[in-house]
Amino acid sequence: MTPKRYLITSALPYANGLKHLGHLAGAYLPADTYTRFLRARNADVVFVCGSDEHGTAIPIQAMKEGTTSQAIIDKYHEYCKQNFKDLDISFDIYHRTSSPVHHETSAEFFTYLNDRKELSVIDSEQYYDEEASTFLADRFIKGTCPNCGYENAYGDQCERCGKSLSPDELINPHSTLSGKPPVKKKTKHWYLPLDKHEDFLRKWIIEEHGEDWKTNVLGQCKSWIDGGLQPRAVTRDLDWGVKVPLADAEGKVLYVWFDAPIGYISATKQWAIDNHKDWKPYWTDSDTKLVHFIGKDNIVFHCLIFPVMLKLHGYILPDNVPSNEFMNLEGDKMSTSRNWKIDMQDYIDDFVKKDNGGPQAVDMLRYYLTQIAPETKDSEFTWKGFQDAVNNELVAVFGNYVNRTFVLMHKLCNGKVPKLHEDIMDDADRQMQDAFRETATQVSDDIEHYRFRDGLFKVIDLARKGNKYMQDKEPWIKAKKIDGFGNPLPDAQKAIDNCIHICLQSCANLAVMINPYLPNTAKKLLGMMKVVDKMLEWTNAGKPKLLSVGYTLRAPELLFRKIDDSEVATQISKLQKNEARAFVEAEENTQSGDSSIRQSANSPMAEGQSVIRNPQSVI
RNA sequence: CGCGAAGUAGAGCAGCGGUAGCUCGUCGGGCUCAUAACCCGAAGGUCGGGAGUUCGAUCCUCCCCUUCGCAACCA
Repeated sequence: MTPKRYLITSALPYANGLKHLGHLAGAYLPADTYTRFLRARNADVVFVCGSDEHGTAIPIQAMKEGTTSQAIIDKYHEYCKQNFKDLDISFDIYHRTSSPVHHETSAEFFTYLNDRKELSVIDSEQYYDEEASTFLADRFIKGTCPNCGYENAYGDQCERCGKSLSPDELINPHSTLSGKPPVKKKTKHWYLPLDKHEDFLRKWIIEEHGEDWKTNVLGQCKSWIDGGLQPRAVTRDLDWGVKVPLADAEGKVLYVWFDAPIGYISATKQWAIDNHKDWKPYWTDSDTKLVHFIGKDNIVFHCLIFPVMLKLHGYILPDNVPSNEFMNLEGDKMSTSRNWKIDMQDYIDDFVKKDNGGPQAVDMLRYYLTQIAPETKDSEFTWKGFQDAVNNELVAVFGNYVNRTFVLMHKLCNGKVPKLHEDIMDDADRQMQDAFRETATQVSDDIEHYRFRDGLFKVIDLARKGNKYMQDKEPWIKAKKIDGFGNPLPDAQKAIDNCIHICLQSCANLAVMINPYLPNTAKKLLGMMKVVDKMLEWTNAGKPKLLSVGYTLRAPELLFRKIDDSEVATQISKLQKNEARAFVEAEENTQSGDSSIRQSANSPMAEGQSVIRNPQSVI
């Protein structure tokens, strides 16, 4: 049963800073490849994303940069949007959660659940900072650990002894905002009773998706469910976010984890408005295949919490949640605070916007990131690895194969697609043609099952086979068998024709199959072959006769450039400098006593599971 | 502590019951159309450790060790 339409989402990036290559490789690039593949098959597909702009981390970032929350989200929304565009992540819409459509959609969602008594209301006492006039999240309260006596324990956990705490247990608690002791104040919050939906989740995940979801995703879900699910607060006392749409909820907003995934829905709505379409089938029709691409930290939100919300509202559930593990960098974890990372912006500045960069540089990055994508376990980005992948695979195998094919075609076949003489075809010729078809089938299967790395490898492997085929055929040797006038003997020319014909057809196939991964390379190949975009449709993958005999092709253009040793050295020293600078800044901050900026991001795209594991701390 | 994922040639990964495989790197040779690219060949692994099940285990079971995640910032 083929889905009627697809809805593809990538985790909403949190608009409090620049996003790095780990983010790109985890949730955006695979989703883009998948979407491009679907589009090439003429599927009805919408690919949505947008900035996640609520939560306490936004005002905190604003304080840090000495500006307003609005200025922060405007700034980082634009950065993210442009970065994705520069790297050819082809969202149908890149929306934002501060938009009116999103506020309306989230409020409606809340109201819908609340009217149907799917939410519970619980009164609780929570710590309040009178000076800052705000309720304090656990992380904003520090005090002495009752267990080990450590003086700088956080409200949810002591970092020294590792014990989980609630703010009530802390001795001498104080607010990290004002430094004053907080006071207890009564407050009321709405909760999503996840515990009531345990059976549904168990059945849906374990029974219906026990086979097709990735093991790391299933393992996480199972661990959560078996551990017992707890009600989870969906509102917060904060003035930044979607206002709780009730009369008696002054000063309360929807908790960011609740509103952010709804961002997928509001983005779809906005896309529908812009394109004169109906958004509803994409979220309500069971013929729609919904796929969430995320990083592993987001599994709980997209596999447990959001599905419960969707079910309660009568929307469809995700068919799959292909979550990636994390990508390390040069032997260490990527870290924003230590500035050990490569931002998309960095790559764009240093490679894409350089003279020898452009679309080609985009594809070089897309290639390496797909090749090292942390699909089953954490992986590692190294500049040397990037250089090796580009120089030894893209340039040496793929680029060189295309180039030598085109050069020989111009030298030995007058710049035209030669005829295929079927009477002298041999096993090698037929095997090469079979390879197109087999590769196309395998790559389809890999992409459909989210095995992007494997699929890409198989495309490159087709070029590898092409190189070998050509090497075995040695058309340049055959061209030396000449008659008295300096022309190749007829039999030799026929053999040359067949070889070049098949190599050219394989190049056309390579263009079709590399297209979801490296769209710019595919486009360049189209230009060299003087064919229209329509050739890239996936139905052409594996076909032996994509180029017409006698058609004149352009001169070859190099598809990729090599990465020089000096570029690797430059990037590595840049990383080290950035880290050293961050270290110095951290020292200065510590000395001025300004450690309060080290706060947790409350985004569902960033938040961990402490809240749900310790619900008593907010009740 | 617990739960989840992972540990296979120098590096990165496949295989998951029947003589250890791929890519890159290294070494040797060949070719010369091609971005000093391409092709062939070789070296390199007691498949984290131990016990068990089995005619037979990298693959199944149990125990242990290590790494990562859940669990500051962080995807």
